[in-house]
Amino acid sequence: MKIDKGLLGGSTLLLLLSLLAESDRYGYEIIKELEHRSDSTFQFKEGTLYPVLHKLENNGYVRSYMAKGDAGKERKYYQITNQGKKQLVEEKKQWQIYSMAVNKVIGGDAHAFA
Amino acid sequence: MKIDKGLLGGSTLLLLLSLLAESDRYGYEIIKELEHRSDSTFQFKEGTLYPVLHKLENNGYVRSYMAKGDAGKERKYYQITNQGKKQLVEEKKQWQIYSMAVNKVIGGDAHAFA
DNA sequence: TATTATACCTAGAAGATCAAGGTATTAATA
DNA sequence: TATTAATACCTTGATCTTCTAGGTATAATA
Repeated sequence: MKIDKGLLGGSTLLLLLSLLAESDRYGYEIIKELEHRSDSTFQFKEGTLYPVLHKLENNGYVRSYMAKGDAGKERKYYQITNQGKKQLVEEKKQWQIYSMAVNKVIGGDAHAFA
Repeated sequence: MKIDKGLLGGSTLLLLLSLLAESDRYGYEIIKELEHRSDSTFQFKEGTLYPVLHKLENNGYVRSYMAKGDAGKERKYYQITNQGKKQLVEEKKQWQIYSMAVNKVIGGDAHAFA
C-alpha cells in the first residue's frame, strides 16, 4: 500500500495526535476519551496504547511530563511537539486519501471530504 | 477495538469481497483493479493477496475454479459465496461505523454516509 | 533470443495489537 | 474498617497481518 499501515497501525497515530493537538493528555485519559467520542467504536487496550505512546515519544512527536491532577494522583501527561503537528497534517491527508479510495472501490461513492 | 482488525486486516476483506461481488476475478486481476480504481492508493503485494485469498476460501467466503482466459493462460478465478455476501454487508457496516468514528475524533465532522 | 508482463505460489521477518499479567493509589461500598 | 472497584502506569509473550524476497512457468514484445 501507499498508505503506511506500518509505523503505528491504521489510524492509531492519527487518532492520538489529533487528541494531543487539542490538549495535553495522559494515557488512561486518552483511552477513555477515544471510547467516549467514538461511541465505543474505539476501545484501545492499555497493552496497545502505552507502547505506542512511548514510541511516539522516541520519534519526537510528543514529549511527556509528570503532574498531579485534581485527585492528587501522579499522571504522565503527553504534549504534542512541532514535529508531531507536522506529522498530524500528513496523517490527516493520508486518511482522506485512504478513506476516499475505499469508498471508491466499494462503490459507496466519493462523499468527498470538503 | 470493536471493529475487528483481526480476521484479515483493516479493510482488506471489504475491498476483496466488494470486487468479487461484482464479478469473478483472479488474483493478479484483483491487484491491478484495486490499484487502478484507487489511483494507486492500494498496491497490494502478491505475498499479501494470495494468502488472504486462500484464507477467504478456507473460511467459505469464496470458492475458486481454474479457467483459461482469452490468452490461453490458466487462471484461478474466485467467486463469492452466499456466506461471503453476508460478510460483505457486515464489513460495509463496520467500515461506515469506523470511518465515521475516525472523522468524529479528528474533528473532520461526520460527512455522513447517506 | 532476451526481456518484460502475466500469473501463481511460499517462507521468513517485521510490525501492530491483544491477552494477561504486575504494581500502586484513590474512591466507593459493604 | 475491610474490601472492592476504578484509576493509572507498565511489560512480556502470543497472534495476526503484511511485506520482502524469493521461486516457477507461460505469453507477449523488442
